[in-house]
Amino acid sequence: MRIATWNINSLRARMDRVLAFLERHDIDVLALQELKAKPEQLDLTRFEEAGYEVAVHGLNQWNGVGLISRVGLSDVRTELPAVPTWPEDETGVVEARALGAVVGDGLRIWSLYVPNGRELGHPHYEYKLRWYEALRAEGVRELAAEASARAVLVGDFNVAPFDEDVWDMEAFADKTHVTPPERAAFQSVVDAGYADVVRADHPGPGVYTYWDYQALRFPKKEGMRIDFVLGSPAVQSAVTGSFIDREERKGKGASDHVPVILDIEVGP
DNA sequence: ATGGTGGATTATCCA
Repeated sequence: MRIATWNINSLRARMDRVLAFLERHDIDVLALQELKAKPEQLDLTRFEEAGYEVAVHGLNQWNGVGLISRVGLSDVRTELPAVPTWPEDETGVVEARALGAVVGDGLRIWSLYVPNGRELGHPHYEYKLRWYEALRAEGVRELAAEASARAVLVGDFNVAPFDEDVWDMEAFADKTHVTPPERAAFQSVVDAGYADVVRADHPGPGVYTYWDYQALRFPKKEGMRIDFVLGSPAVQSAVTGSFIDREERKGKGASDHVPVILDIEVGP
């Protein structure tokens, strides 16, 4: 089974790219982030015509996550995280940043769009850390559900876990994505039992999944590795390959993120 | 130190 994750930065703006990507790489399951659309704004029939089932969880012009699968899509869940956007938010809105489902032969996949954090000291920075705690707790629950649970947490984690995951640490002084609390939050998910199952085959430095639109970051090879596939122990032992598709950052109409692809041996 | 780009919504907000 071939799964992929991609922060698409507007699904409406990149429908053609997504459909071409599914076909070119023979993708079974695709997790999307930053749909930037309400579900009712999306024309999902094009996926169905290509043989895929679709689930989306969208809310506003910034968030939204989706799962596209041609190997089944059941037990869809949207309740993570059960944390308000930020403490002073009176609306009580919970942003649409996580969508879980069971695909293939009992694999639980979560498409995740971790809050950006905005700036140090901003309420969204604390929100990001609280969100990570909710994610860690959910990850633990997944593993406890069954001793041999196969689960993947995929998406835009908005943290560069190691110094080599950004082009220049000096450029990130007093910036989000690299601070010790954010890295500890990411590591807490890893410590819960979820390993980065792509890094071993694609070690850094210089291996990135995101390049800012501004300042010619892509041609200057100044990127960040912030999109990951984290697999439970049962998944870790079933991985047969992985790939980061840098080609998708090229050309007109590219997202600022590229897809990360993982092959898993289907269980007995 | 600022602005640079891109997307959604419509003169800003967010990444």
